Amino acid sequence: MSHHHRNPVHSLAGPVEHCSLDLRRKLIRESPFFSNLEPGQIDEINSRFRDVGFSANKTILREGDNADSLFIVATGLVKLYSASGDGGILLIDILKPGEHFGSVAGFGPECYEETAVAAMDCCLLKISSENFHRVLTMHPQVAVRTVEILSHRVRFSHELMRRLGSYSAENRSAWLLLRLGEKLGRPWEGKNLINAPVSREELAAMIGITTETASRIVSRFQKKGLIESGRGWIAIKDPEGLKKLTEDVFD
Amino acid sequence: MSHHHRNPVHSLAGPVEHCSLDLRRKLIRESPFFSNLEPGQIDEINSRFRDVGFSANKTILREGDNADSLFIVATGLVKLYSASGDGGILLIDILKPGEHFGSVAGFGPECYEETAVAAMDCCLLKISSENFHRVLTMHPQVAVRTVEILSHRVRFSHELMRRLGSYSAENRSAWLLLRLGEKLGRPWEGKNLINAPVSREELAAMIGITTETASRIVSRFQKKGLIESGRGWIAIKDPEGLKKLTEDVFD
DNA sequence: CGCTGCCTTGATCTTCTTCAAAACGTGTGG
DNA sequence: CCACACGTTTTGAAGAAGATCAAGGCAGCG
Repeated sequence: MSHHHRNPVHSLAGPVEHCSLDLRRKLIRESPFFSNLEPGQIDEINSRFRDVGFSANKTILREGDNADSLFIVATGLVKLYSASGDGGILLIDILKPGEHFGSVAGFGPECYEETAVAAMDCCLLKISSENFHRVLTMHPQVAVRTVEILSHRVRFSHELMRRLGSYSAENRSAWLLLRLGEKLGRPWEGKNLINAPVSREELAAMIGITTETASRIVSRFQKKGLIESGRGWIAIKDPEGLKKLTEDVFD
Repeated sequence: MSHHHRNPVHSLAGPVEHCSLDLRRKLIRESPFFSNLEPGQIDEINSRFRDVGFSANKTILREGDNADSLFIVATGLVKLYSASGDGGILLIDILKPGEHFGSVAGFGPECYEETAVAAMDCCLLKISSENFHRVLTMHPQVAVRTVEILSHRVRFSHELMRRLGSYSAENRSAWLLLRLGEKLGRPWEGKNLINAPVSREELAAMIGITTETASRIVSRFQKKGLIESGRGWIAIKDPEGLKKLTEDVFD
């Protein structure tokens, strides 16, 4: 209302093009897939990756493309969509450094079933399915970690599915904002800024509502003092208040 | 309308209590987790499983319980729910022999995040998390297969999420019936019978609608000659017709 | 300054839920 | 074998939540 902020979202991206060898090694070492490995193993795995850069809004892979690679986000953010041609679009997730997308298992002729778009300039680590398969076979620890990672993703999917199926738009919105805040949040003027470019439309696409409804709900939350927001950004002021909204099924 | 059928759903369950050693070996050999292993390996893995029986409608594990085991369905059917206390319930899936539930990865103090209920008398193979972890480490092939299985489950979840978020009740219903038909179907009088006890209420809980809406939609489908159904059962007469409904977003 | 693309807001309309009650099927015990 | 009682299914009418349609406002940018 009173004084408006400029968009406070910072770019997390490094330079698009270069992932120095040291940076790559550090990324791989810290990636959830490869934690607790010997330096030698890290090097061996590192040699199987290539790094690739994408500038903001470029499509990295498209649903239906031949699925032959696994990607790990190194710097920047990637938006993962489930589209399916016929109109229904869902923004599944916004991936941050360390998270993966693409084909984790695929042998034989499979297709990507999601579309990935660079939400800002990013650097990605790319490994072919065959090479990843070799890594899994050679390093049982990595396989076990991969199983864990996927297992968490399944659990998260179930949670979202339940919300999509059973809860009100307001409830889902509050839940989504909290989740984005936890995942992408950065302290900012005493609030928790969701440090990613998120339009009302994208917000809507993450929880199956329309842009207009998303806008109305964001306005309402802002009026209640739960959040603060502008064009393309949202910061969370009162997480407790939001949490209460995610629990009230009845209202 | 004219002539009503008795419920034609057959029980798939063997005797609740006994999974003979031979049966167990066969089940493990044919389970997607352990395909293409040597007989010796099968025996080694088999020795790590226990078999347990549950009679119809018994709760096998509850959300929030200590997650220490992985289960594979041997005979019968298991319903997997995501409930979460506060009212929103989603029936995630109906599992048939060969499918798994429970904790696939869990080390440390984790909890089940789903509830599993025996949909009919069933026999399950149970393995502790530690033992499964050992199996994964000792048999890289199993780890790779596990990664694939989970990866497919993630994909399926994304599909359901998109439908829950974007499509009409009718569209989702048609999609669900086709899916259940493919998964649990058995030829019957020239139709494809969904060979599982599925009430209108459960149908509704799988796609986030109310019992009443599910009932209305089932009636409509029946009137259109797409399906045939009675209390607790549904058979698909015209899959092509249903498929068309899952594609029309606009109508 | 004015353009373009997000965001907001309002009015209307559709879909689905909710509440209520009746009809039906199925298993039970007489 | 019949009658009854229970849980499921069906159907109706009213209501609410959200989608849709249509303008208008505001921010950022050339």
